[in-house]
Amino acid sequence: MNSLPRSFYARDTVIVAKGLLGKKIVRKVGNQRISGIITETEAYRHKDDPASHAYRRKTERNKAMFEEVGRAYVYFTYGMYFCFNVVAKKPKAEAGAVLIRAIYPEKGIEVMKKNRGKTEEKNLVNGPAKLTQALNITKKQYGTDLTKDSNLFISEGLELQGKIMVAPRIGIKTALDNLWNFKIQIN
DNA sequence: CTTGGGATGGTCT
DNA sequence: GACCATCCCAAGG
Repeated sequence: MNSLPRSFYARDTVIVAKGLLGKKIVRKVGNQRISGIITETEAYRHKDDPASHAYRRKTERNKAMFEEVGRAYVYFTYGMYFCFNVVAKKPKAEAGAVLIRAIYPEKGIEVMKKNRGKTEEKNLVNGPAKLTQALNITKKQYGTDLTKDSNLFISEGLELQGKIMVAPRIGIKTALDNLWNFKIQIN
């Protein structure tokens, strides 16, 4: 399965957030292969988006959001969790990224359970920090090029069927009128 | 099923 | 020193 090209990510962050729904995340650790279909995303932009990490300025933490599209922006939060984003922005924008909030597990479900330390399938990868645990994504993956077939990349997945559900982004207090949380239902 | 509080530490002011 | 783009568990309906 081919990885998505760089040009896929060189569009407005909100468009890419919707576009990533149904795409496939592939993760290889040792000889294990884990994959899942993206089912929930959020767009975070730049100066027009007070909720974004990139709102104020480029820092050591958020610098990936200002750099090459199609790479991973991973951040550490709440003292114990990582969240996984894909850098995406139109060429004229300075910064932007799409937070991957949930996936539908496909391959390597047993490995995911082991990585999570939980076995309940319903709660395996239905949250941004849950899926990074399941896929063993940490700060080590900061800046990983997701357009190259490596240990972590994104490829074509499913044809979308059904509607994209739209909502305010989760866990933020500002810019609640930007409906930049996108979700699909699988089965 | 829903709700509330605790865990836990990097990052920014 | 406050704030988190979160998760989990225990308690209540």
